[in-house]
Amino acid sequence: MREEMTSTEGVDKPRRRRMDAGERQEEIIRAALDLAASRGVESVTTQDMADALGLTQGAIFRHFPTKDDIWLAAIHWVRGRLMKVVDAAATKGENPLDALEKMFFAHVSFIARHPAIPRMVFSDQLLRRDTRLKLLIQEILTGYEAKIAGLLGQAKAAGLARQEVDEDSAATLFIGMIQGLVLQSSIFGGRRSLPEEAKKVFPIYLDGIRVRVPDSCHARKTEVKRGGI
Amino acid sequence: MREEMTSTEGVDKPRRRRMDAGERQEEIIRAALDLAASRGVESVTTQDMADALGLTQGAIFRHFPTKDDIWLAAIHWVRGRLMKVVDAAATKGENPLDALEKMFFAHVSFIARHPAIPRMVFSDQLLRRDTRLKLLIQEILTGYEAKIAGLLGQAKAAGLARQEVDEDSAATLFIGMIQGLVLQSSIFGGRRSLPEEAKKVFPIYLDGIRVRVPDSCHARKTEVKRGGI
DNA sequence: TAAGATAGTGACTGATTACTATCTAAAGTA
DNA sequence: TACTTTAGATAGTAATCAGTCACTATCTTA
Repeated sequence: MREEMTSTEGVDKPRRRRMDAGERQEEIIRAALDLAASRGVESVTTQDMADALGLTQGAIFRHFPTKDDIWLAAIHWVRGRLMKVVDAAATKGENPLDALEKMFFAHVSFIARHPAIPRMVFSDQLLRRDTRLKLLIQEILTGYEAKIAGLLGQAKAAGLARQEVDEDSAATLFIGMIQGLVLQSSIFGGRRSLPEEAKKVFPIYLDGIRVRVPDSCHARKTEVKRGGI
Repeated sequence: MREEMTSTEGVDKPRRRRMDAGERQEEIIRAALDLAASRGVESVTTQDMADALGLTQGAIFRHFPTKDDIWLAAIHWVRGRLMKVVDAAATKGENPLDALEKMFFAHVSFIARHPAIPRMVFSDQLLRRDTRLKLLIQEILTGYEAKIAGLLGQAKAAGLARQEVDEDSAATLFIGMIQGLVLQSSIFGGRRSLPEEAKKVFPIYLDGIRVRVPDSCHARKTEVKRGGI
């Protein structure tokens, strides 16, 4: 027996405007991402989305032919934003290795702000159901990896990264590191914050990549905040 | 219109034996894991399990009160096997760092043989639905991390790993690396094999951890197959 | 202001699925 | 062989959910 919440729900009931289809589509994507962020992708129903927007469930299907089309559009939307953030961070780097670091933390903080993203990538039920989603994510990952490998190549050319490092593998590890951190922070919930763990873990990766001169030989080349924790 | 497959199905219909409850439970767990490996956890229904065993769907619930109890039992079963494999690998290491490497590859090949495992860990719908599952996985991860951190501590004491490396972070990265690799191999399917990627990526991690002497100073301390790819 | 376009409604459908009664028959045991 | 136990069969139920469809209300435009 659920009350209809006569007055609480209709804070601005008269505002129930007809919306331009384009705007509504964006709203639906937004709602889907918000819901997925807090409850996981798979548990979000079209009814939930409709409720969040004050629509009926059927109305959702005027704007998207299929529920998976909503997720597809959502991933497209997210890709645009992520790439913008990451590219902006990379150009701020003083050198290729620094750019890589800035990219890493920009990516991590973006994901921390938009928890729906990893939930979509991790949901193999979603990816298995709709090939388009899988292909899109493959495409995103591949492009991203190429970008990282490019920076690593530059770092090697500049004498910052060791020659023996395989760019592609290092790029794979770069992304894998992020995915692993995300997964763990999602499993441990509040007990492990993504940005904090990222801060502790990245230096180890960096030390695996870069040219480094040990104490036993001569003075350190670049003193990169050490023993911070 | 699905045919009843009159004769094909009943290859050994008279053999329809009543089974000991204990055995049947194990069979169900096995079937659940097999199905999850090939089709993803969430899409496995109790009907699927029953079909795989030649039972009716209702019969499943004589052995487990709830579907999630099946997953719980499955994770328990998997934990036992994984820990055995990993511990055995670790004791074969000549030194702590070598043990770490052997653990890594043992873990990776175990997962490659049992693809259901990452699917369960990654399924946040599953973990969100049943707290017991989440807690169990947290417990497994925590224990595993402690084991790795311990080995890293020994490696430091033995002068094999750098003193500045934070054991806990390095352990987090160790596990994160595996999770990231698994995820990518699941997204890229056949195009990227887990063990192959693992082989390429681990050396980078190792170089982030261990004491290393550059060419410019004196001869390499330990030549660990370099430039293999 | 009349007409056409379309965002949104409301009620429905069909498929799926975890779980549950009630009955049947196969095993162990006296 | 009679009796008890219990694995499994049969046949449900209630809930959930994506997608449909005929209709209504609102907006735009001629």
